[in-house]
Amino acid sequence: MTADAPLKQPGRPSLIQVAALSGVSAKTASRALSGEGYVAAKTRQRVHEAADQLGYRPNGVARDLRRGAKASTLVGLISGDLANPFYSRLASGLERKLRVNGLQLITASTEENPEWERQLTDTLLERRVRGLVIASTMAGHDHLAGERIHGIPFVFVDRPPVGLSADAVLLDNRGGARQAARHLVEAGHRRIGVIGDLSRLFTHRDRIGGFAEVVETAGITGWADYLLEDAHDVATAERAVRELLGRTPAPTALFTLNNRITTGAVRALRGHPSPPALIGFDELDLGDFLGVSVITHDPEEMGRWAAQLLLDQLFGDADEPARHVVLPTRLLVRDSSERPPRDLGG
Amino acid sequence: MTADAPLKQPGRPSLIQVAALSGVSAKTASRALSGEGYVAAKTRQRVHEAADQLGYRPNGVARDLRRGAKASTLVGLISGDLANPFYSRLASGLERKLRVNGLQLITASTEENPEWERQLTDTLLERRVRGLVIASTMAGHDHLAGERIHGIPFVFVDRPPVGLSADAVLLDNRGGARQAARHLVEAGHRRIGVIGDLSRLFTHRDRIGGFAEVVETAGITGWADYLLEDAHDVATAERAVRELLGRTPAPTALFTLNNRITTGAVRALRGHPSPPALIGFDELDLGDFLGVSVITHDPEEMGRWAAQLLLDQLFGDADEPARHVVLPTRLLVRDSSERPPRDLGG
DNA sequence: ATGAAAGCGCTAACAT
DNA sequence: ATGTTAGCGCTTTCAT
Repeated sequence: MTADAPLKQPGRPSLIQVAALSGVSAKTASRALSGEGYVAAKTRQRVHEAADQLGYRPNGVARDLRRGAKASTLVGLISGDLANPFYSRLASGLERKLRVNGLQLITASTEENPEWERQLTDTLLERRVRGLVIASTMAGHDHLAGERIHGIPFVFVDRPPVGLSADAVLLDNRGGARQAARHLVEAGHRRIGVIGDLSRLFTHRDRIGGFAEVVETAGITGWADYLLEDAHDVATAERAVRELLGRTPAPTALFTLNNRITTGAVRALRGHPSPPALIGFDELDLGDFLGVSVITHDPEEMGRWAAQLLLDQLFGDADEPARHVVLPTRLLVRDSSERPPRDLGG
Repeated sequence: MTADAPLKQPGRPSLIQVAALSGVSAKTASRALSGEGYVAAKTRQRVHEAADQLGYRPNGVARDLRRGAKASTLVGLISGDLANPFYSRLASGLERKLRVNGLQLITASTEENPEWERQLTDTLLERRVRGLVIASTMAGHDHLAGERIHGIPFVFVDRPPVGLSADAVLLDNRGGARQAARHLVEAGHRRIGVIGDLSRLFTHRDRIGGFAEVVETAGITGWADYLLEDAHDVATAERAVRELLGRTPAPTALFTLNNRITTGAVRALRGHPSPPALIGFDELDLGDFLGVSVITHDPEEMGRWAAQLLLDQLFGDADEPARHVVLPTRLLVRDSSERPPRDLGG
């Protein structure tokens, strides 16, 4: 019971070593360090000194194993691209709400690669995070079916679960696209170029759907000729816009389906002698400065809702049915969409 | 040895249950599921079926505990603000390089709050991530002293370790600020407004230092009268710029010490009849479009270097001394800095 | 090709 | 106020 703990250098010291060095049992050392109470002040101090001296750091893995998954304070967020301000603002809203509830957010990026999403969810699930928020890029989610029943709570954001009933926070993509389309159609535009993201994504398809409703109701046929898809990054979007503008007849207006694509369009339109009208889905950094009309919404609010649904699953009734929250969009008219159609074609 | 495993619903099934259901021992089940080999094809299949049926998911916490910390594939990145494109690009470079080496990146944000940084590092360290990359907002790092010796490897980015020898990847802040200052001074500016971030941050102080060197050499006195600090967000920066422009005499040029502050300045200068020259540290989204001159550098490269240093610590000699890498900056002249000083004052 | 036993580091449960 | 025992779920060793 003296200070000579078995020195298996250079591994990290364990609680046992701390206990040995301070001449108490493991449990007492544990109590002293975790502040559980019922430890004499003197003992407590001796244990702390021993811990400091050895450079002891508790092993959270062992603790979690013993205490069960409920001990973890980590919540994971998995998304396609954390560099996108939409997701980073979502993450920010989520994090703040989690933090006041004693939870910590960790985020991971899949770069819209389903295989990486699968690996990341597996890793985080296996390491027993407390909960998971997913902006999924996968086509289906059968592999998560077991989780909700006897596992880790999760919430889908931005994109809904497929083949699975689960909580989700979504945007009114259809409604937003309708607002944009109506705005352009009412200004007299008949040839509207639409530039979209990866065509497999739910958000993309829904936005196209909303747009189609409006233009078809307005009697505009052949709109799909001016639809370009899979422009996932700024450069591709820029090229797509140039291509559209080079056509005869050229579109008199542009609807870009997310913030990156809008950025590409802004670039492509730079210095253009008679640019088409432009409206984009998602707010843009410096959007007011640039004078770009947008369909705006509140990514932080989406994050806060995701946190709320997760907290309800963690601390509320376990048997609640899955809930879906749909957040509204708002049309923000700035200069770029006020350019009238400038010819008689169409 | 029949299928009646102890049903302690509603917890998750363990390997034992899978083993029981398939009529083999735990070890055999483990072998079958982890692909370790030496399992009969038939057995393997039976085990997999049982696992699927129960919705089994291996417990990574238990696995890590048994295997030791080297089993983890998670590397953490802790930074002050992941929504800032500088950090998200850094994260992207880091992630790609880690991924090809079989490691996964998780990120966490401290919002420049030292207490939260402390909590997050503790949590990740205790849960035994494989390595840690930190853009630290703390004043000192004694608490990490033990880690490098018998613990988890870490690398500092953007801001150096204080009171501790550790690997780091830094920017040539001083040199970059000198480039900016020289550029403005050579154009004849004598009254240069400088708007800085949190004054306690290393990067901030270093940039001020580089600027001071140049202007003092040029015989400009009283430059500090035009220095405004602690403009940590866009709105504060915008206000700071307005304040500077309202002075008599007003500065003829502005040097903004990071991307957020530059954004604020761009806003403040909007519609100004005779705006001062402007140059900012860090590239800006749409910076070319906006015509803002900047001191640019490569955040992805910083991420890749951080990955390299971490990988060297993980797989190379453990006893290497700490290494510091300093990345260069480049002056990118666009319209905003070409505006000449417009009066005789100074 | 399979199994039994031990133990990773910690804490819950039950002493004392 | 402190100690003992057992066990979280897995994998390592060593048998067979």
